[in-house]
Amino acid sequence: MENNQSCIRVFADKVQIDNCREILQANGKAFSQLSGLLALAANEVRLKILFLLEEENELCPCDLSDILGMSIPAVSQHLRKLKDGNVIEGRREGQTIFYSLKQEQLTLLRPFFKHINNSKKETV
Amino acid sequence: MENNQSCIRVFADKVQIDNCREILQANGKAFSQLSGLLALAANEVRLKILFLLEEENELCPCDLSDILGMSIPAVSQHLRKLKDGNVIEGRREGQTIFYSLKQEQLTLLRPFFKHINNSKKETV
DNA sequence: TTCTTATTTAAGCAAATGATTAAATGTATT
DNA sequence: AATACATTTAATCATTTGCTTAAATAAGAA
Repeated sequence: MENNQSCIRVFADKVQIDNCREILQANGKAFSQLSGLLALAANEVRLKILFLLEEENELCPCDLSDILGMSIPAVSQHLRKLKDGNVIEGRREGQTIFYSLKQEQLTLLRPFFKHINNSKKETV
Repeated sequence: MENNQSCIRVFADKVQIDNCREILQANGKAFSQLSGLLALAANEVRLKILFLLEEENELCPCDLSDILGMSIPAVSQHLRKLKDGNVIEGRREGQTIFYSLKQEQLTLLRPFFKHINNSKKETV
């Protein structure tokens, strides 16, 4: 599709539409970055991992595998995505690697954690 | 994978692991609901739609098609997902349908919008 | 070095996602 | 009724996602 008007409505507000277009264009980077972060958190397994890291400070793939009840490689691949997305970081201690949340993205993630915790109080 | 311990580390903290498991179990619903909402917002097109609805109050598929520069059916299918997810609602006016954000999920979505708007001020 | 443990990587595959195209629904308007 | 417009739905298809299995790294311990 090209950038031409497909909206033939009499009441189409061209000014509004152009305005919206500009806003999107001006914030293109923000949208893609944010949707990238959301995509990481949108996976239920990764959401749990993030939540657990918030609660426990740090956990290793082996722990997470136990807690989540899924294979180590599966966990490892999720951790890789989170690491690539700059959401978590790992520190090595012997042969085990402890992952923890990075501070950067935490502002955006905290509301999610809070939401989970709130629901906890209600449903228990 | 069964629910048995696969973590053979000497230092595995069984109490911690069981604790985490319980937390996950107690909040299973919250995790799936939240990840569902995040999955809706994680798509860049839908994120833009949500942001635009917040800014403009309501828009029709035709407008959105123009603004986003994509086909009407594509937009319509995104709107359907958002409607199914209880994030937006539509009101009919003649042949055009105006979509707007539902109040319910707004608490969780607002931080995203704020994040976009903040970046706007910085990058312009 | 050899063996075990912790983790990662790679290949393969089924399922989910999102766009396109064409057809179907409603809702005016003539 | 016939036509036009706004929207939705359905079929199709390429891409992405996330798991499994098996192999590869990396770091102790014997």
